Amino acid sequence: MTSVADRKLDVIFAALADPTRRAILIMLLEDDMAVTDVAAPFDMSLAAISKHLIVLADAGLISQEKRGRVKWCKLEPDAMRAATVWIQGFGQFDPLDFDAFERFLANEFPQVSP
Amino acid sequence: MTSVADRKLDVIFAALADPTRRAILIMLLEDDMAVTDVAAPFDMSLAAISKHLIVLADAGLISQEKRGRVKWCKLEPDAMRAATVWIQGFGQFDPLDFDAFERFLANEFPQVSP
DNA sequence: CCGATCGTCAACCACCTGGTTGAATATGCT
DNA sequence: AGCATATTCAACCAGGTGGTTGACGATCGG
Repeated sequence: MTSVADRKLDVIFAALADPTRRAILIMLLEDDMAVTDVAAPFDMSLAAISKHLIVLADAGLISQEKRGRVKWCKLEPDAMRAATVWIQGFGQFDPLDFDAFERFLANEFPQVSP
Repeated sequence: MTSVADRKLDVIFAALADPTRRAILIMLLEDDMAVTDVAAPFDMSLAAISKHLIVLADAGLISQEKRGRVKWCKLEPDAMRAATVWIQGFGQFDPLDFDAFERFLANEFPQVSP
């Protein structure tokens, strides 16, 4: 009884549930990148980053196109839209309320000061 | 050097990456529910649902309050708001508060920030 | 007090995840 | 051709996840 959309959301949310992968997505906001360049800032093997990129591609969050030796990674925002649509189905809050987010962090972790 | 916001998003997205847990959240939109009632529609043991509810509570997506024998589960939309804000930070939907977004990115992944 | 109900705990299982290393493949450069 | 670069593959490992079952403690109703 689990729908196709369900399974798609599974992999999208699972892909987003890792800080390394979220950081990669943020990096790709800037521009398309080769795998090696994606891996550069991380204290982690290239193979590990390669696997993270496959997870992101399987979720549809990025696409990968090989040109010559270099595999270029490109952000694909449509997949994220599916997640947003699901979350907004709750419809109980303003879609982009940064103040609310700040309050959320402050209330949740009052002991942590930057 | 993963930030607090990072780890919070980890558990929120991981909690959302399961169809049973997303279904539970949708059920809780309607009203607060006891654990047994949450479990009723699922073809799964009560213990399994109990564990799912703990995952949701650890993510802050629900709260649980025990009154007598019955443990009541209540939706907590603030945690979901954090996920929404992160996703919409990609700016494909609404105009952004760029100042807040930069602060958010710096907090999200300090070591790759410019 | 007794028996039913609510929910968790503990042990166990199969499978998945995120990481490593070293070898392999494919392409580009000179 | 020969070497360097880009990326993946394969095997492995530790720990996490999602499920089960059975026993257990707590609480309610009669």
